[in-house]
Amino acid sequence: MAKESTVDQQLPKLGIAPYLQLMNNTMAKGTDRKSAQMGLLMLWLSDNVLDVIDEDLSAFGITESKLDLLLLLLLHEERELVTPSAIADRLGIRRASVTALLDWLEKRKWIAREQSAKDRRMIHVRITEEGVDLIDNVLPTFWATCASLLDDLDAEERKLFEKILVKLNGSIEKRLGVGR
Amino acid sequence: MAKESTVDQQLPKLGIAPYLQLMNNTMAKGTDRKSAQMGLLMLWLSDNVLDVIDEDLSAFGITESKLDLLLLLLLHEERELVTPSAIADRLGIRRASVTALLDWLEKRKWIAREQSAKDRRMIHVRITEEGVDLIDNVLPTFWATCASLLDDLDAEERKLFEKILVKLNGSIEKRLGVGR
DNA sequence: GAATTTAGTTAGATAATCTAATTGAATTAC
DNA sequence: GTAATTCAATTAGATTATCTAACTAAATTC
Repeated sequence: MAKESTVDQQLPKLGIAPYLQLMNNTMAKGTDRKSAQMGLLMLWLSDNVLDVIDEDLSAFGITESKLDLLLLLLLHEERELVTPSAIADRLGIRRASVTALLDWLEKRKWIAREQSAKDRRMIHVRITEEGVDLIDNVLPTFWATCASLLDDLDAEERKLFEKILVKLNGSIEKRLGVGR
Repeated sequence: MAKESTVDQQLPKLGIAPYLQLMNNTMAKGTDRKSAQMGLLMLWLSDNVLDVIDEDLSAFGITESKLDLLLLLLLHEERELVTPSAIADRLGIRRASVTALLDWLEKRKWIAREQSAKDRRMIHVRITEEGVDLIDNVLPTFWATCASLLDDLDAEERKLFEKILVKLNGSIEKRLGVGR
C-alpha cells in the first residue's frame, strides 16, 4: 500500500542528541558547550513561539508585524506627527517597507494618512476607529495565547523565569539596538 | 536644521508599561495577567533571537531555514531514501515549498537530487561534499552565536533556565505537533 | 535662485511560504 | 491487462515582508 510506504519513508525525529554530537565536532575552542546547547534550544523555542502567535493571529487576518505597527500607532495616538520615517526608524525597517505595510493597512481602513500642513513632504499616520475595533477584537485572544505559552510552568518556575526573561530581553535589545 | 527635526519626530521607546496598561483594558476574564505579560516578553525575545541568528548567518549567504534543511540532510545522510515529501512532512511545509528550497540549494551545489531506481516517481535528496564544507564553515560561529544569547546570565540562572527551557520547548512542540 | 537635502513613493528584486494545476509513474479494480 | 486512480514532484501564479535604487516634490542651504 502506498500510504504505508509513505509512513515508511518518514524521517524519524532524532531529538537534540545528534545536534549535540555535531556540536562537539564543530564547535570553536572558546565556546561554552552548555550555553551553545541552550542557545540552540532558545532558537527552536523562538521559532515555535512565532508559529503559535502567527496561528492565533491568522484567524483575524493579520500578522504579528502588522499588529505590532497598529499597537505602535495606538500607543502614540496623541502625538500629532507620526510619520512613515519615524515608524521605519522605530521598527528598524526601511521607509519603503513601511509604505508597503501602510498601503495594506490603509486598504482595509485600519489606518489613515494625512498630509502635514507644516511640512508638506511629511505624512501623519494614525490608527482609525476601525483599526481600534480590530485591536479590541484581537487582543483578548492574543493575551490568552501569550499566557498559554507558560501553561506548563509551575508557580515557582514562573517566578524564576520572569527574572531571566527580563534580563535576556534587555541584553538582546541592547545588542540589537532595538526596543519598544 | 532638518536633521534635528528628524530627531524631534522620533518616536520615544515606551517600554513595556503602556502594553501592560492596554492589557489590563483588553484582557479576557480568565487570562492570567502575569503569564500574559511574560508571554508577550517571550514573543519579543523570540523576534530578537531570530534577528540575531539571521544576522549571524547572513555573513555565510544562508538563512536559518536553509541551514536547518542542510542539517536535516546531514543527520539523515546514511538513509538511502530522503525524499522531498518526507522533508516537507518533517519541516511542516508543502512539497512545493521544498522544491523551491531544493532548487536554491542545488543551484549552489550544496545538495544533489537523484532519481530513485525503485520508484521512479521519487527523488533522493542528499547533501554534497560542498554542502558539508559549508556547514563546517558555518557551525563554529553559529554555536558561538547561540551561546552568546546567554552571555548575561550567571551560573545559577543558567541552571534554572535550562530546566525551564526544556520544559517550554517540549510543551510547545507537542502543541504544534512538530519536533526535530 | 540654484544646489542640496529630505520625505515619501515607485519599481523591481529576493525569500519563504501558499494553492491549484500538470506530468509522469505506480497501483488498484475490474 | 487495460482503465481509472493515486501518488510524487514540479510548475505556475499568488502573497507577505523585506531590500536597494531611482524618482518626485517640498524644504533648506549657500
